[in-house]
Formats: sequence, structure tokens, C-alpha cells
Amino acid sequence: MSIDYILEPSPDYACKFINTKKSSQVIILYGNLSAKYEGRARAELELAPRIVITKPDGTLMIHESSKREPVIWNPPGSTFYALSEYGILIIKSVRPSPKEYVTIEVPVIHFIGAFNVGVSKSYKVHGSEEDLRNYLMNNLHIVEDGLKLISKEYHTQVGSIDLLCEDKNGNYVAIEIKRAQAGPEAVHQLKRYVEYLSNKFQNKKIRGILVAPDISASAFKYLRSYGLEFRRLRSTI
Amino acid sequence: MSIDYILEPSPDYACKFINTKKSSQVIILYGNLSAKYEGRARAELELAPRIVITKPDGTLMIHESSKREPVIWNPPGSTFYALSEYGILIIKSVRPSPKEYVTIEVPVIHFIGAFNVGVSKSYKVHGSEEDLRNYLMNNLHIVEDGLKLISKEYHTQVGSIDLLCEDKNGNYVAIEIKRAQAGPEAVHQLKRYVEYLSNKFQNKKIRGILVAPDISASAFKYLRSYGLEFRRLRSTI
DNA sequence: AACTGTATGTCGATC
DNA sequence: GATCGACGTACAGTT
Repeated sequence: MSIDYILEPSPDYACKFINTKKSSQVIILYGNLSAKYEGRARAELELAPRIVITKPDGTLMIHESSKREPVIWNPPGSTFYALSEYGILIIKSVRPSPKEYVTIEVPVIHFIGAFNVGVSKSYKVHGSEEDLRNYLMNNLHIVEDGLKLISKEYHTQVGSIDLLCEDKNGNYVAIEIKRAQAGPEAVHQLKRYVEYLSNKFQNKKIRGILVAPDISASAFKYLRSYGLEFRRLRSTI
Repeated sequence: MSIDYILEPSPDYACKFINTKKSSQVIILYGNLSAKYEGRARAELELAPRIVITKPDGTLMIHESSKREPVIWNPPGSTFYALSEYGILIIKSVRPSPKEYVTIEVPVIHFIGAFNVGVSKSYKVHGSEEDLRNYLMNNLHIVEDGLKLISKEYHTQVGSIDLLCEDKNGNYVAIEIKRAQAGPEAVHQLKRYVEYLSNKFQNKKIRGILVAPDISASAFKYLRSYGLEFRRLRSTI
């Protein structure tokens, strides 16, 4: 598990280094570089010391000294290669769709390293909305007494309804779950579902319940004006 | 502009290395590590070779061999420090609000490097929605003949309206701009604005125009059902 | 600090 | 491939 690296390599060497290792290792380059991005938008970086990271899946990122986000990047599925032109290392990346181009010129290369890194296959985040939905599905009484599950993730043309239930009076109930504070979009989403269901099941009364740990003031106003309901639920999962 | 790095350092050395450089340099570590995240959600990583990147602004990221996103991270504004316990390097990161904790244990350290990286002060992305808005503001005839600007980014309790105009018939026109294909949310957003304005200016007729390069089928359906308008506009900026 | 909206969002799932 | 919604979204701007 030794790493491959080189300090102040020649452009030609760096070029070969990158092209031979890019498909199997994470490559990290440190150098003075300028860069350009063109695609859905455009951006340009003046010559300055930065860090370039590439991954075998085609990801390419340029990082600076602040922010979690790269300043310039192309996502997985892109392809890239290095070339040496006029004694300068150039890295070109293309994202197939939408067409996006990143070009990096590296007149001064301080360091290149190639690292063997894996990917956690079993990686799972807990406490997501999905977890909350699964929990509620089996504990519908928490939302309201007498609810019976009809379907979870009921897919419609207007999106998928987290939980579709029937209440003790025979009404259908669309439940929209948010793991964090609900905003106006959540309310509108729920309203769309209720409208859709009202249209589809004209003989049924349709209720809509928004389940979330909290709701913003304006969102609550909408909710009320639409005749929807809110059920506060701290996610203790 | 030489870089500081070390191969297979001792935990103690790595610890000092990190703590002395963390506030001024980007640090990259490669090693076998396990990690844990707890905060808004929870996640855990089994021992495996990965890359850790820290930045002077407090950003901490763990990257694997695929995806643009780190598997585990804490964003800018967090603080972190290294310690050596039972001969194992440990990195602890705390995000102040919301409280989130990342703990990394690195039994095997292959490489640590510290890099001087700047931040592009003048960096600017072109072709963003803001650009499009500024352009349209000065070229309202592209949207419709005879439009007069009343306000840009008209802030209301329900959000800010991209452009508020008056048409040649004296009606108010809310314009919502999207730089990419508009979905249902965009339509609902616009509808909210129109409703708000209708309420505020009861003596005025309020129109709503969605300006975007494209619109999804279902979004268009909503738009029509709400009596709103769509203006296709390729952003050629 | 809370809230709202944008993003080259990214990512995964469904159709 | 298009569309949709979740995300530990991150991030910037306004209240």
C-alpha cells in the first residue's frame, strides 16, 4: 500500500503519470494553475496555487483554501486526460451531457500523488427521511389514531406521495414527511398531491397531513389556507 | 513554495503536523481510517483507505474513489484538531450549529501533506440566474413589448420576486426567471407571488410570467391551470 | 439566528 | 434519457 508520488515533475512525466493512473487511482495534484469552465455556465480562474483531485469515475475537482465545494469541477461520468503542450501540463475534462468542459493549465507542478482508495459499498446514512417514513409506516398511530396504510411512495404524475392512508372515517389521507423544518415548498407539494387525489377519487374526501419536526411561519399560513393539516413530529430516530 | 509532507509518519508526528498547519494550509491525509458522523443524521465508515482533506476555514472532508461529494464532512465554520491516543491518530471535528460531530480514527497513516493554497477573490460564475435577470431587466422587450420595470428582486413575505413590472395595459406582471428547465416548484413559486400581489394590490390585475429555456410537461400543465404564462428564453449569455 | 431562494447543485429512483 | 424529489445538501442574501 505504498503511494506513488513525485515532487516538481516535468510536464511530460506528470502527463504520463496522470494518464496511466487516472482510471484506477485518486490523483491529487498541487501546482500553480489557471482553469476554465464552460457549459451550463462559465467561469475562469487566474493562475494561482490550487489543488486538483481526480477520481477513477471521472470526477474532477479544483479546490481552493476555503469552502466545502470545489471552485470548478466536472462530476462523475466525465472523462479527462492530460497532455503536455509547449512544456505545460494541460488537463482537459469533458462531461458528455450536458456538454461541459473544464480545461486546466498547470505551468508549475509542485506535487502529484496517486492513491489507492476504495468505496464503501455498505455505506448508509441513518436518520434520513426514508428512515422516518419507514418508521411512521409501521407506527401510523403516531400521526393519527385509526390510520390504515394504503401505499407508501405512491407514485403519481405529480410526484410520489410519501404515505397514502385511509382514516377511520374512510377518507384518504396523503402524508408528506419532512425530516427538517418544512417550508412553503413542502406545503405546495402536499397540496399538489391532495389535488391530484381529489381529482382521481372524486367520491372520496381527501385530507393532507404534513409531518415534520417544525414548520416555518409562512409555510403554516399556506397550510391553513389550503385546509391542510400539520403534525409536529420530532424525529427521534 | 515548497510543500511539506511526510510518508508513514508516527501518530504523534502526524498529530503535531496537523495541529500546527491546520489554520494556514490545506492538509491532505491518506491512510486507513474509520470514521463516524453524528448530527442531523448519523453515518459510519469501516476501516479502509481513504483521503482526508482539511481547509483553514474549518472544512473537513473524507473522500473515496467515486462521487463528487465527500462521504463524510463538516462544512466551513467547523473546528477540528488532531490527537494521538493509544498510538492512533484521531481527528475530531465539531460544527457549532447545527451541532455535528465527525470523528476519524487513522490507525495507518501513509501520507500527510500541507499545501499553501489561496482563494480567488474575484472569482465569478457567468451565466447564472442573476446574470440573466440583470440582462432581462435592461431588455424587458424580450419578454414582452411595453413592459416597464417597477422593481427587481421585489422582496415580499412569500419570497422575492425576480422582476416586478407593469405592462402596457397597466397590469402588474410578476416575472420568475429560471436559468434551467422550470419544474413544478417554479410554477408554484410564481403562483405564490401572483397571489401575494393580487392580495396587496386589489385594484390591479396581476399577471405572472415564467421565463426559462424550457419547462417540464407537468409544470406547464400547472402553469396553464393557474392562468400563468410561459416565455421560452434560451440564455445566450 | 431564522428564513428564502439559487446552484454548473449532486444523487438516486422511477417512468 | 427525462423527470422528480431528497440531501447531514452548501451557499449567499435579507429580515
